Amino acid sequence: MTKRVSADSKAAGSKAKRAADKRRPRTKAEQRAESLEQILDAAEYLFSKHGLYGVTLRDVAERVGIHTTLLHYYFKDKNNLFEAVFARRASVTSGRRMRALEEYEAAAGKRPTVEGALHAFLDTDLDLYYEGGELWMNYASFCARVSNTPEGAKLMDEYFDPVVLKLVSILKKALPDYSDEDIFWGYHFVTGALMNTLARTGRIDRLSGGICRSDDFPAVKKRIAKFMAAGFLALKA
Amino acid sequence: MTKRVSADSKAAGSKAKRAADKRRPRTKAEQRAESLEQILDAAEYLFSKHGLYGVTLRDVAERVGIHTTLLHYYFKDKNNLFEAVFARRASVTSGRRMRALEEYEAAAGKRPTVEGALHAFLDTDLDLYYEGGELWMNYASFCARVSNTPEGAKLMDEYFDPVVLKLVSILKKALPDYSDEDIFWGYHFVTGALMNTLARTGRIDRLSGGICRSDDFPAVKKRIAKFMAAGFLALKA
DNA sequence: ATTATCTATAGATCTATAGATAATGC
DNA sequence: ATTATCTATAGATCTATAGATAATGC
Repeated sequence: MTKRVSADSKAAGSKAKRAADKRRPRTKAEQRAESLEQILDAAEYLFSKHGLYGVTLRDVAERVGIHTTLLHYYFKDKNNLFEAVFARRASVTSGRRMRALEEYEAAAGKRPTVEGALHAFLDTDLDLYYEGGELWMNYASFCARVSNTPEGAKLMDEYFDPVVLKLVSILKKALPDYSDEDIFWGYHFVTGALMNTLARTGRIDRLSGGICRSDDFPAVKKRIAKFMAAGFLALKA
Repeated sequence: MTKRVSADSKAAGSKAKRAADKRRPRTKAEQRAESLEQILDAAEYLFSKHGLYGVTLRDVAERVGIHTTLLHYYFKDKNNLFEAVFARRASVTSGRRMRALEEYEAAAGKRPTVEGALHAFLDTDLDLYYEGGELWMNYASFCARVSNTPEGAKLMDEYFDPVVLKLVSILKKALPDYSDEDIFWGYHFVTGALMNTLARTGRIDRLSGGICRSDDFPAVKKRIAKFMAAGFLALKA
């Protein structure tokens, strides 16, 4: 009886949409792809709000308008579904950031700046979520939530280490007299600020009396790289 | 069958300790206080690792070495226990930081600095956890985990708004020509970095190849206020 | 007498599997 | 013929309550 209050609505609308879809014939490949996507979208949303253990397979199934057993058919079990949600968009964000960093590195030559590297790393990501619409925003929250759990952090290792280490390597070039320790702690602060943004808990909205909005990623983008770059530079001073 | 693998051990040791305790007679008040504390400690640890839904009352009871029903006797239900865990230490950290901020404000007079305010706010907290030992460190992780969930953020509002708004008011004095928006976003970055520290997921350890350690709060304390203060100052430049 | 702790158990879910049915594919 | 979806159900937990027992308190 501690469980959350029923599944977040939308199930009804989704069911209707599904019925409509059924009228036009689809190939099996289409059907499969659609189901996979709908399941992942629903799971992504629910996991982002309530975490792995706060969501039941029934919640997901209801939201999509299908039977629980179909989740097993497509994803074997709950953990597998969870990881599939994580993996689906991870390579997209990872790849985009990696490319942005490489391009910046090439353009900057021997003198990259901290702020330049951070712009490539952070802005690229913020844009992706913000311009990607609701679903990408859900993924952002999902990642933030995953990132500050012990098991979740290992998923981050697995999928995001290469991009982060790329960023670190450019930061080292920009700050040749810095210790690795300073660089890594600086990154730790950066990622904390980023994750707090992606989480969109609504806290900053209430705290600021509405002056700031959790989902105003452009406002964050305008400030975060500059802010963090100055932080890095201050570590040596 | 998705549930985590049994309760994290320690139950055995705890049970033994409890049996030993029983030999020396205790007053009812002592007994009650001890049970309450043991339950809160166990719940705090487990919630910090797995979140509200990732912990069962049975997990908690087993860890303490008592029967599940006793949890209901003392705490009514699971949500109540969760909030009790949050509340127990919240006023301590909140009060300490409030006092530190007020002292700093008084000492600084008309010219407070961003770095001074942040030292009062951040260092006080980091010290409390680090010097408080394992239990306080568990609470730190617990808070970090709570903070980036939608429901959890509301607990943060309830217990921590006054301290945060105090900090904000000093920051405004230190940065009289800044917009509220800049100040609040700056705070948003600061708290993100702090929460990422409190979470102690081990990610920075693995990422840095052991150069940084998640539980090295002194290393964070040495850097975070200076880093963040420079960030604030850069927002206007 | 009052409070702390345990026993027994109701009732509700939850995950996962086996096997049936309905739709597409050659 | 193959793949997508549903029906039926097993087996395991989980939360919460009612009521019994054991320990302290006056």
